Amino acid sequence: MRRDIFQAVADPTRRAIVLLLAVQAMTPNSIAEHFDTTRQAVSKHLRILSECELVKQQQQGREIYYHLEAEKMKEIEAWLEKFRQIWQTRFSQLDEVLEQLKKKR
Amino acid sequence: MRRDIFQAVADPTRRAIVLLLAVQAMTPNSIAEHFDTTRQAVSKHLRILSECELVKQQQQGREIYYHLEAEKMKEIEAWLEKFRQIWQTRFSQLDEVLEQLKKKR
DNA sequence: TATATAAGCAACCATTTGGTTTCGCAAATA
DNA sequence: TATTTGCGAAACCAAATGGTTGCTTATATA
Repeated sequence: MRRDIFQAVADPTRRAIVLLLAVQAMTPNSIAEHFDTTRQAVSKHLRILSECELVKQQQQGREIYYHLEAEKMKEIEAWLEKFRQIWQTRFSQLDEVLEQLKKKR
Repeated sequence: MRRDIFQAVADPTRRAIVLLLAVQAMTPNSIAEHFDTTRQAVSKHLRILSECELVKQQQQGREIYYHLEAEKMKEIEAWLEKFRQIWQTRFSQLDEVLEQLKKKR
């Protein structure tokens, strides 16, 4: 079972949940109220978000507050950064080549 | 059929393909050589990447070069930025509240 | 104490996914 | 011209996904 943050954020409902939880910790029921879906469906999304540790639970009486582990988002940034480096290096290499061609003329 | 960039980069093989194509445009066969998979499987991934316009084709004889549309990556950055703003605002609001409490004492 | 509420869990279902094999077409090459 | 090569498309398959309904447990409240 693939379960990484990219998989977690692939679903639009889960992305919306992440943004919701970025504002404040919430219970499954209160999250579900923001969407056109059932609590159980939200619960499943929360489980996936929990499994890749993007979200943590905090029991409070019979309610469970889910709050965001914002640090985890850095994994996405890290990949983007990796991409950006490759993309930039690619151009700088081209620059070097062009620079070489210039000198030879 | 959901087909957005988040869906596109949800698969680890597709993320690897994106990084490969960030270095240089490649044909399906040469891409497949970098992975433990068939050309057809790569072809399917390329189709998905094409559908969300993260990749463009360029026919050259009987070969088709796939190159990255790096601009598309900004959609991921945009969402991350949105998240970051919410996350930061959340803290600045807390700061304001604390600031208020301080003054009242 | 009886009832209402919050939530996880399991079973089920339709659809999507990632992969394979097979095929046909077009371009290159012998 | 005959053959090889590069490719997409279609048919098929097992597994995963997103959703539903029904159940149980635990906490709060009348």
